[in-house]
Amino acid sequence: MVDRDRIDDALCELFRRTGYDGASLSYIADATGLGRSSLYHHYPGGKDDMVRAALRRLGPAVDRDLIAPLRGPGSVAERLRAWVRGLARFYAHGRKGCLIGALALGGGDERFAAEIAAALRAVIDALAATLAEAGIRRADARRRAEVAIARVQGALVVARGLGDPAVFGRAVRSLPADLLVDR
Amino acid sequence: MVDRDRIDDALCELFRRTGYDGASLSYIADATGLGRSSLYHHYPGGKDDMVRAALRRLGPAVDRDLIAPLRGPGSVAERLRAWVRGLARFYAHGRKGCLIGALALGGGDERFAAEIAAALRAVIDALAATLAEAGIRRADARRRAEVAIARVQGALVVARGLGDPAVFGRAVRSLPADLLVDR
DNA sequence: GTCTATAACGGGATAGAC
DNA sequence: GTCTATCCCGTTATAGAC
Repeated sequence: MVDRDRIDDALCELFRRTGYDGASLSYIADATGLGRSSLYHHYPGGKDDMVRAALRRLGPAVDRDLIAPLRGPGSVAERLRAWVRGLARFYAHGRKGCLIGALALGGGDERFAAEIAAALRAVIDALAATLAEAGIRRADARRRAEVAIARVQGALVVARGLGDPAVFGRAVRSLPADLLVDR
Repeated sequence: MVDRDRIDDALCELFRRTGYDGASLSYIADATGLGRSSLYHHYPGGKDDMVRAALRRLGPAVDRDLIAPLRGPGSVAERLRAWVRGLARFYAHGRKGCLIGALALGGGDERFAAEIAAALRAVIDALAATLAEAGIRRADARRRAEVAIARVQGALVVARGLGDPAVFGRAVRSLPADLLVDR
């Protein structure tokens, strides 16, 4: 009996690294240790199902690392610092990519558009709500949150592009202060 | 006689939208209006050559929109504002993607790693040099520039992911002020 | 330079035995 | 649940006539 979670973990790793188009069934078979038939036994819908399984599998980690810290106890500033630690954990300090980002840029078709938008909105909304608690007006909080998420996504792009994961840490470390700065 | 520049333009459009893996030769043939044989006549190295042609073709636009404004006359603040206008032009206000970003995230292989890193470094360096002119210490200027480019790249990711190009404008508008803020 | 045709390969997906 | 074998298709790439 196979361990679905471990397979889904492998799928996450792979898709985060290669995106949708970059992950051929050969790579998937290698990464999971499963043969083609086994893959289609577990994921009857094919690659599409595998991506959706990866998205589902990441859900709890997203909640734990990217959402929950924003709601935790403590001051807003403390929560933002905890959130940055969650980011570092989720993205392995810039060494792991973002599945949402990879799917958003990869391939022109709209297969996962709804999931992508929902995931982005979830974290933007959570961050905006936290900023609103600090007395920032709703519209401004939303805008700041949007820009912060862009910064995170872009940090991953630049880190990958330069082959230097440290870019990620430098880009997110000052997020708490930047998000709360007076204007 | 064909107009290479127009073909290269079409390649830029396509690769910026779909990345490397997402652009099949069928799409490329459609986008350029050329048949397979003609494509291989003009780009003997195949898709690889086409991407390199697209990168080359974007060079002047990069210089004009993303580099030159930083060196132009005027105060640093004025130049940064001109740079943001260049960004809006180059990325069509968030409606066009970034070829560098698409190549950085798309596919696991390292085919264009050198070109990607060089392109990112060029714009980061130019921006850092401008910030240094404003009296910001070299290391800090470099860090700010890196984060700013991440913000631009991420804005494109989020804009695409949310299906809302306006994200881009909101993310880059405040860059001049944010880059020069005292710390 | 472009056309038609096709080779050569890898992709996703399935069948059926075990 | 997994294996071997295979199918079918789209893909990249080439050949050769025009």
